[in-house]
Amino acid sequence: MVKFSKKLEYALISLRHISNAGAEVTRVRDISEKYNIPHDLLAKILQKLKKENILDSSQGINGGYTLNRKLNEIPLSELVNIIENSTSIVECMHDEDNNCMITDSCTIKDPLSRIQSEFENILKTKMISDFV
Amino acid sequence: MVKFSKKLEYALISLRHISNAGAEVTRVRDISEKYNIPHDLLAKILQKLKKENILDSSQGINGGYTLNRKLNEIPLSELVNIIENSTSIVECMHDEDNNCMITDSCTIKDPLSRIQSEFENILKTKMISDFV
DNA sequence: ATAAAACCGGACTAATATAGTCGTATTTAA
DNA sequence: TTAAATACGACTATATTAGTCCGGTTTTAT
Repeated sequence: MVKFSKKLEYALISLRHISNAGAEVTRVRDISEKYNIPHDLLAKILQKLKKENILDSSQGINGGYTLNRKLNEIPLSELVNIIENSTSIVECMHDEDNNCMITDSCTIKDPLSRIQSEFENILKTKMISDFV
Repeated sequence: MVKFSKKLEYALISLRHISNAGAEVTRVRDISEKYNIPHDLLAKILQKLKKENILDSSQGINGGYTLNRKLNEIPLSELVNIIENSTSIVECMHDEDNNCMITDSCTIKDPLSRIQSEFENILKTKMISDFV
């Protein structure tokens, strides 16, 4: 019904860890070993966060990640959008020709979508710093 | 992230249909055929709603369902609880011995759970009649 | 040069959750 | 007594999520 994915958890854990490390770079392996998170999966998550400029990275033998933005300036909604596949809260009921099955007026989808909006607004008001 | 199941959609569609039928009993087949919903699946949903006293039923050849409660007195949260499997928004990170992996204090789970509560509060304020 | 790190993409498998099916029992009007 | 309905549990199928594996390239301190 409403559930965050493991990936989002991993992202939050990582952001906290990297934030606590301050100027010191954090390797994927550091986080992966400490919290028992699969290395390859985590690596992809951090690469995404880098690409979206939430993290900074340096390559090479002493490379790793540092924070690029303040956690109290990143709304949870942003992280969710980066990490999770967005799907609409409810699909319309279609027949074979893609026509809505509820002939008169669809009074179901709109109100449910409005719930989705309300939920997304909650996520916008929460900053990552509230969680880590 | 936040998504209603098909079952919930089917339940809302059915409640609307049955509500519109008034005192006349509605068979599973009526709804199943009209909206192209799998009969057996729908049957189980309506059985659950019967068990929870949202619907009334009569068996036998002229049997079917009628409404047992007013739709404006049933919060969406109640329907969700009946239909969907409740799962916590986020599981704790455990090691093999079921100890929390985040040693100091878990600052992640609680705030995420609070989001869940806020969401559930939204669902409590919406009545089924708002959707059908 | 080498080793260890990020970086990249895609294909694959495994696990879990959701959706849907099947068989059979019970009820009841005609 | 039959046909059509609800009732119910076990099962299969599909979709989504989680995680793995491969086969690299690029970067950089030592």
